[in-house]
Amino acid sequence: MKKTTQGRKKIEIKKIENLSNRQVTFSKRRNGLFKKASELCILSGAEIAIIVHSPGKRVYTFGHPTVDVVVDRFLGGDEGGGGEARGVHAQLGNARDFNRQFADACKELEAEKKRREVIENEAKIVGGSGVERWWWGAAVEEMGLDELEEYGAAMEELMKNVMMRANDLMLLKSSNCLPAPAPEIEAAGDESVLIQNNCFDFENLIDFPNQL
Amino acid sequence: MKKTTQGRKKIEIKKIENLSNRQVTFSKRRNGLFKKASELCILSGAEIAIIVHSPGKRVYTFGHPTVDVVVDRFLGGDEGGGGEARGVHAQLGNARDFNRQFADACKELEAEKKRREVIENEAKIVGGSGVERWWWGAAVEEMGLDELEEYGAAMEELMKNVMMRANDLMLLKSSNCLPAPAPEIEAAGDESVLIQNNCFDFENLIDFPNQL
DNA sequence: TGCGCCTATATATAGTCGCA
DNA sequence: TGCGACTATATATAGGCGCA
Repeated sequence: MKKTTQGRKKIEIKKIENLSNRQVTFSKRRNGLFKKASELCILSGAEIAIIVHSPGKRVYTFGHPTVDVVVDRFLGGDEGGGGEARGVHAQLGNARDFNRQFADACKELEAEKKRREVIENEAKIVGGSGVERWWWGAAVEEMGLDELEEYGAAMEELMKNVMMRANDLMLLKSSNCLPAPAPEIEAAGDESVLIQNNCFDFENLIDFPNQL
Repeated sequence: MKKTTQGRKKIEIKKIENLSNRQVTFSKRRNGLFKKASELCILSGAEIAIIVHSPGKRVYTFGHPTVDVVVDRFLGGDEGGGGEARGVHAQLGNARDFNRQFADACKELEAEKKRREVIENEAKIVGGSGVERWWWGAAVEEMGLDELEEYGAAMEELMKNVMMRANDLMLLKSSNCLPAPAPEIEAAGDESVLIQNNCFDFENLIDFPNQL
């Protein structure tokens, strides 16, 4: 044989139609991903948990120190993790988003201060018509649950728009990678990595949800 | 300038002692990992959930379709206490804990909020040049990344306030644990979550170079 | 067939530098 | 200071091939 191998070739980040290739790629990349996660884990000392549901029904998990520990912590339970959850670590089901914000609070704070100053300086005058309170930091403190609910709902809507817009820009920026769906995965600790499942169910693999 | 950069250098897969480097590496690799995960996800159509607790206090999560979905499935439906581990309501149900964390870590934010209140009193209405266009009706679609960034930051700020207010109210009534549905603070809905995931940190996402 | 090995690229990224 | 950009490598991996 000669040089039949032309080496790695570029592929589009789109769902691989060929089942066989898809399986191989999945396997290879999964391993690669786990390895990287493992490295990240070791290098930074982060705690990571990964749960992968193959298109079939196989479940692959990785965790450092343990999937359960990380997940529990994420869910708000701090057991097993050891150490006071005091603070940002404890997670509530959907707290991930808030948590992120929470974590970014410091930075946000600065930004906020800036904004406030700006407002203080340049927004001395009142528009007059309908605006009676700052849209942000509006009189939230004076609202009742009802008002808050309404407020929150509207905010949710707006946030959604903002996110979508951001996503669009994001895609524009890197139309090459990160097509749309979720980026994710991380593997876990080196020796700590727990491979609970190493078998791939090729039978079921066939019916991939064509969500991508 | 010459070749000051000798390019990538090999590093040992050991915990990086230097805090700064560690953070940078963490960030970089995290992104890389997410990208790879994204690709794997797209290529194979697998469902993945990742939870990362950084050495610091942050929590990064990724999920396709959603972290909750994958985790729940992993847990065999539900867990984390009483099942509903996701959703705002459940979260508010644990308002006490959440509030504790929040209040604890957001002292500064509290202070800021206070200051803002003061300003609020001084100038009830915001006039100014570009302020009103910031409220929800804002033309998000027409914003650039810069504007979006500001907007997003403000949004988060507001959300925090709402959250805190909600928690406070919940606590006040906690004696009876009123089922009062708090504001749908969950700014990032399911799809939104996806988007967030794709975009990583909002701030990071948003402040892109002016290449766009 | 599924897997592991091999090779020639496609990517990821460790250091550095410059900017907000 | 932290972040994003840049560059020169270190890695990851798409195909191929051979073995079980």
